[in-house]
Amino acid sequence: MTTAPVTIGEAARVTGVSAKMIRYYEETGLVAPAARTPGGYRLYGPSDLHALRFIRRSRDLGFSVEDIRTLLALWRDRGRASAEVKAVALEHVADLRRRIAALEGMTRTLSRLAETCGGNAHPDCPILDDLAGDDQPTAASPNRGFRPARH
Amino acid sequence: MTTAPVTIGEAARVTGVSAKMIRYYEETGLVAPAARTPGGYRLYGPSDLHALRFIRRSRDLGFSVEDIRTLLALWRDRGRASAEVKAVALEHVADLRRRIAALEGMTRTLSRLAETCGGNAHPDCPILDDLAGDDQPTAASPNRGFRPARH
DNA sequence: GTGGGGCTTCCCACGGTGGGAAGGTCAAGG
DNA sequence: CCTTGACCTTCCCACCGTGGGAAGCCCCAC
Repeated sequence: MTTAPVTIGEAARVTGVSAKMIRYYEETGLVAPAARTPGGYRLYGPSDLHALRFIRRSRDLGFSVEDIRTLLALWRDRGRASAEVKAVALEHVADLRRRIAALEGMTRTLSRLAETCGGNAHPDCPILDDLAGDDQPTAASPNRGFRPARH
Repeated sequence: MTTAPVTIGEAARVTGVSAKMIRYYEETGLVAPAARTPGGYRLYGPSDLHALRFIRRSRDLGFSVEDIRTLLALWRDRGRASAEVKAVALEHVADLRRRIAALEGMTRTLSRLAETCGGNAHPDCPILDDLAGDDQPTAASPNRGFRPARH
């Protein structure tokens, strides 16, 4: 039984990539345009599903779509050197560590502020005063420009 | 010398919030509409600059604009209870910790993969195979839905 | 042949941020 | 007083990755 091609909804179900995003990836050239039924429905064979799973997994690991473009190229290139792949991965690891450090800086500053805040009914919480404070850079400042997503 | 009001460019310079963003914050009601010169230029007095610094500082600490809306309301409310402020801060700390955990999961998985990759000229790097692998969830999977920003 | 679920394309939104065009304002210098 | 050039105004567009929804077509079962 050579697994028959499936439509986009089924592909979404089995790969965990939403139909919307599958179309988006096609539109932006991350995946090749899917085959179509005479009626215009997109069809996905096993290797397409494989690629979609690859993408989802990479997104899970925090790779940007651009990163994935690189990884996919390496994946498809049979003669690829593992060194290149490793480099991409390690660079991403470094990037992740930078982000973690940034978040930890924020956490530290904020926890410290919260500790000094009574947490009672009086309006004397120093958090606000610190936030309003005149521009003395603190632990979090080196991370300017970083914005976390999906609060 | 009662510090005279400044125009938006100067305000941007001294607060570290870009002119674009200052206008955006005004538009979205995060800050009150600025006073204007007869010619229509926005003017910012000391307390406006204070508020802008408050916002920038909060952004640095990873607060969303919505969070800041809350914090600003608490700040302006003289009778605010410090407990509320503390609660907002602590919730944000918890959120930051969740994000850190997510990123650490990715880092762990990816480092492990990179370790097992020769990093030589041969096309046998297991990273790609793992990425392509058939959908076994790994350490990073619990964090689905999280996307880091500004890679 | 009809109903309803799936598919198609298209546009809009989000959060924050930047870029840039077309035009008005302001202050300094001649 | 007038020109120059820096600054300001509003307005629209873009990014990324994702979801929502409308209008309309397709496919299958009954």
